[in-house]
Amino acid sequence: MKIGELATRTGCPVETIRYYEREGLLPEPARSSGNYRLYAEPHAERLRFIRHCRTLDMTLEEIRTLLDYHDHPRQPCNAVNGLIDDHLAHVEARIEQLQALRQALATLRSRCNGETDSSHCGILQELAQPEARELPAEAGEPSHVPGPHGRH
Amino acid sequence: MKIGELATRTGCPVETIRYYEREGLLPEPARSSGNYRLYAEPHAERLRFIRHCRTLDMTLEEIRTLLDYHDHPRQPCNAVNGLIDDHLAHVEARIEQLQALRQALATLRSRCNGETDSSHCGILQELAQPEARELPAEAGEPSHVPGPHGRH
DNA sequence: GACACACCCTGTAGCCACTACAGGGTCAAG
DNA sequence: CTTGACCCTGTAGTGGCTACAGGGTGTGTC
Repeated sequence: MKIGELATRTGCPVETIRYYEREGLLPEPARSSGNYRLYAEPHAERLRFIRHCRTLDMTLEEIRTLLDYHDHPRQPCNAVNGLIDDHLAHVEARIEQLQALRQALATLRSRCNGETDSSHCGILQELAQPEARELPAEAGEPSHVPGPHGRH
Repeated sequence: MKIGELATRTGCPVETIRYYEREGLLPEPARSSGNYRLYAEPHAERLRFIRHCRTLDMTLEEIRTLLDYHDHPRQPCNAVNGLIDDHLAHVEARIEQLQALRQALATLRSRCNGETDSSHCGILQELAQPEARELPAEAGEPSHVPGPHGRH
């Protein structure tokens, strides 16, 4: 199958498939006489694996690690579990951060009813403050889970 | 004050201050005879405003809009409230997504106790599936709030 | 055979909000 | 006169794509 069919069958854009190949997540497929990529079922399975991991917001680096375990089955797979646990911890940390953020935004929002003119707007005034202790300053290791503006 | 002092007083890295200037969020400051940037208190206030907005995970574009209202007070400030409301909605949407994600990861995690060898690992097996309806496929407009790997 | 059109190819640049250099200049203290 | 802390500009890298530009391939229709 050509790349377009693989794309529709997996729901993954063509450009992204080529990107995964460049990144070494997908092996280079065979080529037709006209230099078209030719995929078989194992490629589709591997791509589904990758996309599934991506819907779980894993990084390509994490996925690379999982694919490595998948490709070289050996020893007990404790490391797989560890990777999932770590990722879960990141997601949970990010949820807590965003909940604090939501609270801070709700408080901020309550500062103004929208009727005053913007030189007296309580929101703008509060934003000009040196940043209260609304948010706990994100201590410790970084969460590696994006904030509110991802996935366009 | 020079850029280093502004940086320590606001907790914003020097490089980032220069970046905000390039982006037009901070005005170009005066220069010393040796071509050093020289800041005064209004610059510090404006930078605090920006950083405060960033801790609330607003985009620079959103901040630009707020600064514009701040710089040109006029009409009722409904648009400020609207911007905050929209941003709040994005954060809430992202929280819900991440909670679904957490559930999916927890389910995935339960597939394996780490004792089997990785060719029989239930996690790897599940990831190779065509992606179940664990996650509701992210319908509607994109949330613009990053996933679990931001803020390094 | 000529053309249209859908699909494919490579390579490069852009997105966001920084971060990290490289390669140099300035300035005060010792 | 040298050290060292600070400053300058400019460029490239991060992640995970996305979007071209500029071309080639393959199929169907006239």
